[in-house]
Amino acid sequence: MPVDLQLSPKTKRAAGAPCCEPVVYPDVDREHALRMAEVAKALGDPIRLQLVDVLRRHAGKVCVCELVPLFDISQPTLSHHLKKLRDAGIVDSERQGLWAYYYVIPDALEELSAWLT
Amino acid sequence: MPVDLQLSPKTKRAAGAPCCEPVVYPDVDREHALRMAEVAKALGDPIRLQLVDVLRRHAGKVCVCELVPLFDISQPTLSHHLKKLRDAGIVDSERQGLWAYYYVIPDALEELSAWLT
DNA sequence: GCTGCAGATCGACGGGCATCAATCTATATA
DNA sequence: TATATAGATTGATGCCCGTCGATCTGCAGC
Repeated sequence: MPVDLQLSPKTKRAAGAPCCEPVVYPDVDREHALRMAEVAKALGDPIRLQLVDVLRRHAGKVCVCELVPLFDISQPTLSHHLKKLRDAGIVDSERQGLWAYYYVIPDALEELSAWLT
Repeated sequence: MPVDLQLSPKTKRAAGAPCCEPVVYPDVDREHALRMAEVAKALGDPIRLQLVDVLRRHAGKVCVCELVPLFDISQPTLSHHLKKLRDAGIVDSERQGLWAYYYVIPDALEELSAWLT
């Protein structure tokens, strides 16, 4: 780094330096940050992350009745997690008679994935 | 998908089918899910996400005094967010006299990034 | 030693989250 | 029409989160 970190605070401030490094700025604007943080937040629960994992690796749409026995939580709680994922725009569902089929929306994770890479 | 979704519930159950599809299971075990969810949760706030963005694109270590003016939050709140990121194992810090320099831990985001891809 | 500064910690407040049992809604079977 | 079932919704509970002002902790300069 160009600026000598050994200089004392007073000396650097007297020299016109803001404090330490030249200038730093965020590349991701607030809107993108909000959107990606929303997705990350939805994935910030181990059960929801595993849910997305199951749905992603399963090509088609998966019935809720198959998801319930996979996790050690009640059916209302699972329904709550699925709603969280739906609200975040990660998954969507389809009714088929009594059953509900969930699937991951294509490219829903792409923005976050691209930023992380 | 192999199973006909048009079959009635009773018919399918009578045929021995659990309900809809063969069998579905999670590929990510609970431990990996816990770890990745912890990272995702830490990124689940727009300010923290932008913080990581700044630190990541800045090769060296960035002084806190440069981060404060970038966001419209108080200094204690910023310090709180940095602690959250540190607790999640995403960033680390280094003291240099009065200043604290933060940086992203190499490969801290790799597991989540790889899973998302 | 005293003063000033950068950054971390504390305490409080308002709001959101994960979870459950109980209930409701809509569909299928009889 | 009446009954049974899958899944969503509701209400309650206990906990965590983001935010702030105030305070504390070290380091630097005098």
